[in-house]
Amino acid sequence: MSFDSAGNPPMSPRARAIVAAARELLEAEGGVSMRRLADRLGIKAPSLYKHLRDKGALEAALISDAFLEAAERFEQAGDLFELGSAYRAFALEHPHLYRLMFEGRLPRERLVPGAEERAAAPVIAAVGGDPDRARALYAFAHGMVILELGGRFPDGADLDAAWARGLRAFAT
Amino acid sequence: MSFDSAGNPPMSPRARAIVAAARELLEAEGGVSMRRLADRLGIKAPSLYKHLRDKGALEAALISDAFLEAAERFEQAGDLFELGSAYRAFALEHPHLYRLMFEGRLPRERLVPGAEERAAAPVIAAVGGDPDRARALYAFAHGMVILELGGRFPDGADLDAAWARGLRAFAT
DNA sequence: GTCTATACCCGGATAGAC
DNA sequence: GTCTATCCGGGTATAGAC
Repeated sequence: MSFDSAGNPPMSPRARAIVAAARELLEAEGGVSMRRLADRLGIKAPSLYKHLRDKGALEAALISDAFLEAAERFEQAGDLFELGSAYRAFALEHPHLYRLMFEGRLPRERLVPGAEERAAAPVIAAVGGDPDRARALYAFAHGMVILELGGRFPDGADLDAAWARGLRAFAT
Repeated sequence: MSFDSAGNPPMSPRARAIVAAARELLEAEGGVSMRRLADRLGIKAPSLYKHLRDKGALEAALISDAFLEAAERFEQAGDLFELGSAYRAFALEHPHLYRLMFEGRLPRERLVPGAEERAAAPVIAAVGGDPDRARALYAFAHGMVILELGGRFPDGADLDAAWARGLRAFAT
């Protein structure tokens, strides 16, 4: 078998290809089922289980990858305002992936160790390590993007201005 | 039939009783299906359709009620900090209802007219009507509760302190 | 206003042949 | 590593009898 007892990496090249296809499917259609994933790969659904223990392993891989990708982008940000832009851009570019990362329970036991923490680190650093401020900033940023993705703000709302107002509030 | 073409109020007393049972089911089990709702009422699922056009009508009623209930509580708040407490308390007391209100698409066409706006009004008032600040505050509050409900903060995190830090940031 | 019966959809996952 | 055949669960909703 190409997965360990927890369904964790290292994964076989074939398993990685399946995860890549799942990512495309998620971003294109907003969801992943084992059947549709198999269709996209030109195989039958039961064959997937030779490479992935179960659907949870697939989701854990997608989420781990997403945290690491987001972390790389967040690490480029030079200050709080650039971090806010990077956060929003990541979420708007990958709305379904973002929802997979943040809605529903996070399967921490199955994630690549350290992936979640690596994405969080730039947020903590941006407020000088103050945990209360970091949590408030995190909540603000997540709230802004998830409400924007959900269409909760009025049509003409100036979200750049709301972001600026919020980031300014956490700058010091 | 006891519902109009949009599945909107006024609803028959029986329909209201069904919505009340759905609310209990949602809060108790975290979800509502027509089958389980019927079980709880001691009837069969198809009978529900004599009272509600479809499941969407049921959800719209649950969400409308929730917005009006939240609005009543928010209107009691004397200042921004009391409003924050009221917001958090409502979400923590009704986690599944809160998720129904905010995750997934909001069926605005089917809600009781003005319900969403009435819940939003105290938030806007608390920041003196400044829309940018209101949106930032809304995002912060929603982010705090949805991350708390999702278990995203570390176990020992002092969320009271994070709330205080955020609300202070939006106080002026 | 309730019932039975049913249609239709979707999902995850396994056994065992090749 | 793929297949076929299948099992299991779940869901929304309708038709038509009573």
